[in-house]
Amino acid sequence: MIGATGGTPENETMTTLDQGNATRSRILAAARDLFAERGYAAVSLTDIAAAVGLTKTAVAYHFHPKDRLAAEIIAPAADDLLTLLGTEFSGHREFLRAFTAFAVRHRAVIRLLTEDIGGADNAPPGSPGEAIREFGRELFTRLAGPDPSPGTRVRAWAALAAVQSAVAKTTDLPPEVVEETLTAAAIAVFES
Amino acid sequence: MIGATGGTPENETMTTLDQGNATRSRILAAARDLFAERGYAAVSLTDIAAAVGLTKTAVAYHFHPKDRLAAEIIAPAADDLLTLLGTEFSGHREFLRAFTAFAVRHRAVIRLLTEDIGGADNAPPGSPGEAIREFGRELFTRLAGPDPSPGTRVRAWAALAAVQSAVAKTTDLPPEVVEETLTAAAIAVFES
DNA sequence: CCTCATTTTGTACGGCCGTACAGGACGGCC
DNA sequence: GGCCGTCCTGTACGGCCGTACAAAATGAGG
Repeated sequence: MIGATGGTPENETMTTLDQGNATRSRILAAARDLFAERGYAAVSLTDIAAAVGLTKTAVAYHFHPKDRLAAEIIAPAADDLLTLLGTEFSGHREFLRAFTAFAVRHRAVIRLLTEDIGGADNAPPGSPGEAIREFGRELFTRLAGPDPSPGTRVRAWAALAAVQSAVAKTTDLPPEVVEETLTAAAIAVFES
Repeated sequence: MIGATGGTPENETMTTLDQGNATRSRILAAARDLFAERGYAAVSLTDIAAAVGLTKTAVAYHFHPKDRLAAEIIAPAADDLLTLLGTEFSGHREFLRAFTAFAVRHRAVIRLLTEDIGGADNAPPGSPGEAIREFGRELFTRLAGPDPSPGTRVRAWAALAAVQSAVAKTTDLPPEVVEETLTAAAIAVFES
């Protein structure tokens, strides 16, 4: 291309093993945005590469299997979600409060977690990512309980979808406003 | 394959121009289910063909461009949605009532309409399908109005997503129950 | 019976995907 | 200065997609 430069030009004190690579972060950020916008499967390495001004092989160099990209983007949110699922709550209000807080905190990647993905398996066994499958279903069971009535089923799906989708569509608003509004909305749905 | 048979074996009185072809309907039904489950782009002609016991070329014969499949599946729902968007309502309650009724009526294909698709353009000009783009955005504007406040934005997205998603996840429940429950839920969200 | 339209198959093509591999540019370090 | 690791490029491969085309199977109607 034009200005192909090797090494680590940005930071003079970067050691050899430095993982804080700048382009790595840029790739991650671009990929995160593209995934959130179009979904995981609809974004190719070429798309990501074009967004950061590289070739697709350069992107592949940093994230050897493509799954790594998704895994690395999702990791912190997935950890958070796992702890959420492992916590006991006194009632559905507390659960919805916690879920909304989680959703707002990770609103940039929540779509990947709950829908989408569905094809990024084989994460390095041991790291989080193995259990990332049908997270939506688990959240539903957690909220609706076992053997829910038809009405409860509908309301549970509605509450979860409301939070999840609204959070993704309002990333430009301050998190506090979204969290407060959505917590009330989710509770209102489930108790309607 | 095994029992490859030509002609129209099912109905003895089918004329040559009969469009009520049985395999055509089977393909449509299978495609509708697969699309609803995995999304439009994630389903290949081979998948659909396997679901009905044919080869992909046989499917391609009936729906020359692949877009035709999506277009034909979506058409009635799209018409309904267009009339909904063209109707005046006395308030947000009436609008949400109408939207919920619409969503329940077409719950098998609603996912394709509001999300997904995004790539099936070039429908034969004149037929519905040209304007099928960003339908979700239009619904939002209709509910939230122009220049909505942050809170209204959040609640509008939440209400729409609640209806849309809950409807898709409860296709096994009787429509009346879903519609009644969801109408109340959607109004509760927007007024919370 | 023979012909014809319809349906299905098999094969083949170009395009894009993710990946593998070899080579080149650059800076750090001895 | 020479080596080495890191970063990026170019090229190439196999795989799956949607599509095009020729040919075979089948039933309807003269």
